[in-house]
Amino acid sequence: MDAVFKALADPSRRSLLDQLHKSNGQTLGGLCEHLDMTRQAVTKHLGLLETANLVVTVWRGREKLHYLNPVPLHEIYERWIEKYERHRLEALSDLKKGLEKIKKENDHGKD
Amino acid sequence: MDAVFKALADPSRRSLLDQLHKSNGQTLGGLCEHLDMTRQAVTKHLGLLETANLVVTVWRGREKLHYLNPVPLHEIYERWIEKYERHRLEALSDLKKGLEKIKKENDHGKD
DNA sequence: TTGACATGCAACCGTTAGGTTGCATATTCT
DNA sequence: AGAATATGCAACCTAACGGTTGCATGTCAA
Repeated sequence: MDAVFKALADPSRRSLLDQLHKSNGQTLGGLCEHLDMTRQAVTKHLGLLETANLVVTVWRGREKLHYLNPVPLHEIYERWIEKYERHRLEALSDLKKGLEKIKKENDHGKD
Repeated sequence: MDAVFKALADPSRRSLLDQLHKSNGQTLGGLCEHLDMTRQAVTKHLGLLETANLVVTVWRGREKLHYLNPVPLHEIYERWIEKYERHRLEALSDLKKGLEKIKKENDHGKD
């Protein structure tokens, strides 16, 4: 789970996921073309994405094909976002009530 | 958006969000008790969460109250997870088809 | 078989991130 | 007013990160 968040933390890596989202199964060379850095840098990023299991690779001859694996993103949603989502309005209401309480206290202390 | 992903990338910060999820509106001191690091380190983490707008703070006298703001998480869901979710089965199917194709090519080349 | 192509591996480097320590400031309590 | 409490600010340190360069390896094609 931590690896997934870490992997998503970098814009270049998110861009790579976006590229695969547009066209799945691209080679390393293909993915490099859209990023302004060396092939080796891209390799490292893809390595992290693979460690986080967000990308799965398959060799075809001398080419390495990269496929998007949407499962970890789904897990992040299930185990993280959804949990907060459930209390979304509640949290905002807490904040509002907190603010009002402070304001009232301040008004009392005035003059 | 980048700030939100960066903020979520650290386990200590996710733990802070969890604490606020359990009990909203905690002071800095309160939040510190559950983490094994100095107050100043926690302050920095909370600073990042605040920059990412995941946490909103209010002063009450000498105390600083921290409230969870669920909106950025919701935005991540809308602009990111949902987008990939829509193509979830499709992506897995791409991967499967890719694998089968490679397998067939290998079988042809055998012997 | 030789050359071009696609990728891997490893060492190196500057910047950022996470953490510490020390001291300053503002508020509350007696 | 003075002490205790809650927090802020700044300098500093180490490790990790994002990137580079150089060279090695394996595959395809003439």
